[in-house]
Amino acid sequence: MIDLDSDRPAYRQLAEKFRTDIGRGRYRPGAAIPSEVALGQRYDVSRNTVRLAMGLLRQEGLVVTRQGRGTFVRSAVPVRRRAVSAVPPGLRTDATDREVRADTRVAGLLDVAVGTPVFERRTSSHDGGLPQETSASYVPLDLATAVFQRQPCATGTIAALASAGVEVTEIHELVRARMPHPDEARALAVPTGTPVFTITRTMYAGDRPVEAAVDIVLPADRVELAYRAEPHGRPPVL
Amino acid sequence: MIDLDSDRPAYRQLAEKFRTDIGRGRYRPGAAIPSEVALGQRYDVSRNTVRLAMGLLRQEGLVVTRQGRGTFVRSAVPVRRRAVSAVPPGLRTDATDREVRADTRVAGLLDVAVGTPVFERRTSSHDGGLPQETSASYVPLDLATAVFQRQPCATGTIAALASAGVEVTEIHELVRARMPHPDEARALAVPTGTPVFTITRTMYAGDRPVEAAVDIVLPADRVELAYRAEPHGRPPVL
DNA sequence: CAGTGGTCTAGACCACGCT
DNA sequence: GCGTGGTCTAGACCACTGT
Repeated sequence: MIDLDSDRPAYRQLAEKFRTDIGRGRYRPGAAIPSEVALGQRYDVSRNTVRLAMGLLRQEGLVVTRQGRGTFVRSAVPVRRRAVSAVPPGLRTDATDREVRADTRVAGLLDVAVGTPVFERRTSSHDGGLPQETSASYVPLDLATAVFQRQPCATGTIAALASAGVEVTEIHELVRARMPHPDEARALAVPTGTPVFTITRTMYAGDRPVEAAVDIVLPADRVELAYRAEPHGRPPVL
Repeated sequence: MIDLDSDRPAYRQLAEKFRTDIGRGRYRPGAAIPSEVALGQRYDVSRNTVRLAMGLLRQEGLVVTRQGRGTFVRSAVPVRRRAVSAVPPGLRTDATDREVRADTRVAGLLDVAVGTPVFERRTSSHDGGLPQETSASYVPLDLATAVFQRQPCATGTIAALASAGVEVTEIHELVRARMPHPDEARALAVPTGTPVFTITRTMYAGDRPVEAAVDIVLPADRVELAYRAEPHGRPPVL
């Protein structure tokens, strides 16, 4: 089954075999894949070669490995859709607030000088077991007391600002995706081979930026981002 | 420098060292990292252990390896921002059109029966050298001739529909991120450790879906997605 | 040609999870 | 205890890139 003299390396052939087997439902989500030793014997390759193959599949997010247990086809995880300015239902959020000085990025977004005191709120949200989102948001000092009495979600911020007489008129979101840093992978409990979204959100009241949320980080295997636009609306700033 | 008796594996210690070195600018983007053999001698570990470390950094998107040349800190790539309903400037696009029968996903999006004939346009866009986007979009047959005379980008579709008397009133985009399949990685020229965005875009004329674009795939190291919303606008369908 | 990363072997011991 | 994946070694040959 595996041709060591082929142009294609043995470990890629093996990975390809399992890729198609998984794709065709030969191995169901959650199912165990034979052990590395067993596969090495079955296909007459060394265990390290099997490990290279499994490493590929892990990178692609197809399988997860658990020490002492085995290798398993990745199970589907419930996906939560997230929309700008919509309340994420059923999330519990922890927040820590403090006063900091704006770094270049925050200063740029809030349109203040670098070093200006601003309020920072760091949050992490989880849905029962699984973490869903971490973020750091910043608001100018004069709006801080109003905003931070409320729960830290987008609509919470909007409502809080409204009750302080500030009407949010526009929200910009800038979406990126990348592989998580090791500590993010731990904090968000994302398996190997899972990217994260990072979002930078800026809320405006007229021309004034009133909240900048940077480093909103979401696990891409559990979140979809839903956006809606009108074709003749003002496009976001490019 | 590397403690083989530590709780943390040698290859992770080595990866951590280069992670911080790169982060601190000790190695500039594009700079070469010492060869695997050299690192093995320098830190008194086997070459395989060095390779494990480099494999981690590659997964995280920090370095790229080039056979016969060496290992290099990943260079920054120019980032293009993409906005819904905005023209991507400077892109060249190849398209192939054909008539197909709607599969379940397309049928669901276009609100027609499975098997209904629809027009398909597959496109791939590139910016000079680098590929930027692949997609497959579908329109009902009666709108096909109008749409497909135009260039295959979002505004092109909108303009084409407008000239056929169909006014697009709403656009939904659903954004996901994941690791690319091997063939996508090749087609989009994404290095190991780079995720891709996938977008499902649906255009509506009133309540009628008039275009469904599935499998819009973009390399996440070269694209940012910019969205704009109004806090009291109708939220996207969740 | 020499030097690089890519592939592969055949072992070894460890940490973990289950029974 | 036993089987699993996790780590690590010390070699080998290959494919590719440069001079």
